[in-house]
Amino acid sequence: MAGVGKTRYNRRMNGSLSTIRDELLSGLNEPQRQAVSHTEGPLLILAGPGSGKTRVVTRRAAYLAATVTKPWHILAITFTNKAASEMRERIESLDVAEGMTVSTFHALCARLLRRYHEQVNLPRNFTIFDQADRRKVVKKAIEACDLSTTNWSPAGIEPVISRAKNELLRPRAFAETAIDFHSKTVARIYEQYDRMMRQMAGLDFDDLLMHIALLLTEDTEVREELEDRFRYVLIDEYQDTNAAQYRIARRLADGHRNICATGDPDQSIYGWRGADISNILNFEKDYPEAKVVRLEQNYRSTGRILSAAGSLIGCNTERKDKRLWTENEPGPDVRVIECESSDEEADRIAQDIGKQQRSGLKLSETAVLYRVNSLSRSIEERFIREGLPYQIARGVAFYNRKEIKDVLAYLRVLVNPADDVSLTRIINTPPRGIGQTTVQRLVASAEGVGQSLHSVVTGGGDLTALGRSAGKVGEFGKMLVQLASVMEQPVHDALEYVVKHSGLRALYSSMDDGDDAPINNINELVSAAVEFESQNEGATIGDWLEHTALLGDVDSVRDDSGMITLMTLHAAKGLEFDNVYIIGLEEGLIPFVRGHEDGDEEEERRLMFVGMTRARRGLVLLHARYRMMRGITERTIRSSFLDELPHDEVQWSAERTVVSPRRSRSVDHGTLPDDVEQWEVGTLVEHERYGIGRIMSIHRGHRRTHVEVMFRDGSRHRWVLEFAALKRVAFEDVGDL
DNA sequence: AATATTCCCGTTTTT
DNA sequence: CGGGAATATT
Repeated sequence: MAGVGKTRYNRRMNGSLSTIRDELLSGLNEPQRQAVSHTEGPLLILAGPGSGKTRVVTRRAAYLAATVTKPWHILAITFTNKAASEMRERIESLDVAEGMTVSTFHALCARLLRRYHEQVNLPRNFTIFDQADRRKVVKKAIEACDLSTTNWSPAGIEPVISRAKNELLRPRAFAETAIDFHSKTVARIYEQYDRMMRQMAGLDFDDLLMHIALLLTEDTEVREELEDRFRYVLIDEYQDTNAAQYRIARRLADGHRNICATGDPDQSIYGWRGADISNILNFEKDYPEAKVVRLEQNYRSTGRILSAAGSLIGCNTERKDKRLWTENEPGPDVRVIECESSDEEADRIAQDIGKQQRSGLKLSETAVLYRVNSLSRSIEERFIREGLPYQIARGVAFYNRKEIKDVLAYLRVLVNPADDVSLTRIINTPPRGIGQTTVQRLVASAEGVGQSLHSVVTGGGDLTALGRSAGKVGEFGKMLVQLASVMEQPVHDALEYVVKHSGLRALYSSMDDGDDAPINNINELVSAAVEFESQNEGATIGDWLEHTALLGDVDSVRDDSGMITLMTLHAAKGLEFDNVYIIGLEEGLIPFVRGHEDGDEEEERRLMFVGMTRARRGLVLLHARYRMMRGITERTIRSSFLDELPHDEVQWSAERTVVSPRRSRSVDHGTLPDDVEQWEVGTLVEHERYGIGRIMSIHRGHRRTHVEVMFRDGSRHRWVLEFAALKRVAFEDVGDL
């Protein structure tokens, strides 16, 4: 929560009100001005990319605070923490509205649930379970229902439960909607999952939203309290709200109707996770008295970038027509580059950056965007080789590392002893001789008495049934009790103490000292805690855990880093760069399709639109003729989206460049047998270990050939042919089969 | 109980 | 291809 500091507000109030007003309205175009000066009643700001939305929103917040209300009555909700802190900074720099609440939906809900935990029947010290934790609990729930986790895969059930929660269906309500066998079974699992999560005082991301949405619906007292606290509500990126978020927004504004939604239907890219574009399309139906402002002048991009992006998005059929325009210069052509492979793609980008660097390109103003994270690999390799500094938007990945999760699991158990998932994780980490049979017995005994594992381990109860492990479990319990003594200390001290006395420091210090050695990451974690404390005075361990749980990938990108930024198209929403490279413009990738059913092509087009409009001056789109996906190199088809660009404003380059000379590829080639063309399904081969076998399938890629061989003993093996120790044998050499 | 090995799976985007 | 889980080994 943003601290309510001593306001510069008062000082500013000395200036006359009309002066402040004039200042806040200065330098704005007409629609922007209208949006800023609209105070009472619903307001919809339809803001195209680069149309100065953030500027309008921050000015308007300041305007509200200066004219009709106090900053603490203003609530602004964003999608990422990064957007929230940027907005907070920009508002505060206007010197008028310090003390506003600026938060993400999830962080806001978490905070409210701490306050209203009793109303939703939760302990105050609940902890937030990330997707991995949730996966584990879902799996346990499936097992507890006596179902096989192969027939009912956790990965398959999880999204169903998630969707139910987004639709605000508690287990019972969901069960009522279940009519067929499959959904009835899922309902049972959901119910079981819910029971287990409650027992562990755990909330998943969807719970945060669902509980607040339902609380606001069902508890009039709470709703009125919040309506009075938050008299002006602003929801950013409204086109990406899901049903739960929509409900929250509506309920918060029920009384006063001072709701301002900003967004752009053309940038709705989260349909797959339940976002409902009709929330923004129906805003005027929900609030018939709403004022609607359209921001269509673009201040960000060159004319050519804008017309290319506009031409693309114009191909969407389900769309409110909207025309973006700019007074900016046309700028250089948008470029499309055809490459041979992902390596060449990376090569071209590196070359291009190198060339432009000489004419003053700033690395921190350069981004490489892609549809799926796995595409970053070849770019990274290339940048490392070239010594080009880069950062990847992957904040979450850090917190997913084993050693980090281990440390956090200790803290989580201290904050919330009921958290069996975390306790199971740490009970034998570092190894202390408590194996899985012992853990199973502990679980059974905990279930027997309806207690948490923690209370069984620390309760001083009878552990003799565990045999020789009893002592070790007892010691572990004592250690937990001892660690709990640090709870009141500053977060980083507590953290250091826990790392040391849990034995994790010793465990990880002994490991190899590479660049990302576990111990370095742990140290980095401590630094992160120090930084968090410096920004949030008096923060508790619980606060910090909440913060880490709600971090997103984008939150890790720094603006002033002097590094190229690599990230997914999704993560790039809301950001801008001088130069943008988008890679992998190939059918199946952009637009993305998985399996056989078609994806949502219009949403894919919007995603591409978002990516293109991130660029201010330079936009380069690349595709490779061959690309390796999950181990197999395949011929690609270039994206149909490229055909939707205006031909005369795009520079097409199909020239083949020689891959740069110092990169000899012969090393990775392996030794290809001369007659490899003659190897085919049915060819007999010999392997020194498995003997004689027959090729069952062969897959010829661009520079790798994959074979699957079945041997006489019935075993089947797959190899990359170039690296496999296979010899071709003639039929007559084999003898009798 | 700890470690080494194989196998098998899924293949998007994220708060 | 790559990670995690099941399985084999010591």
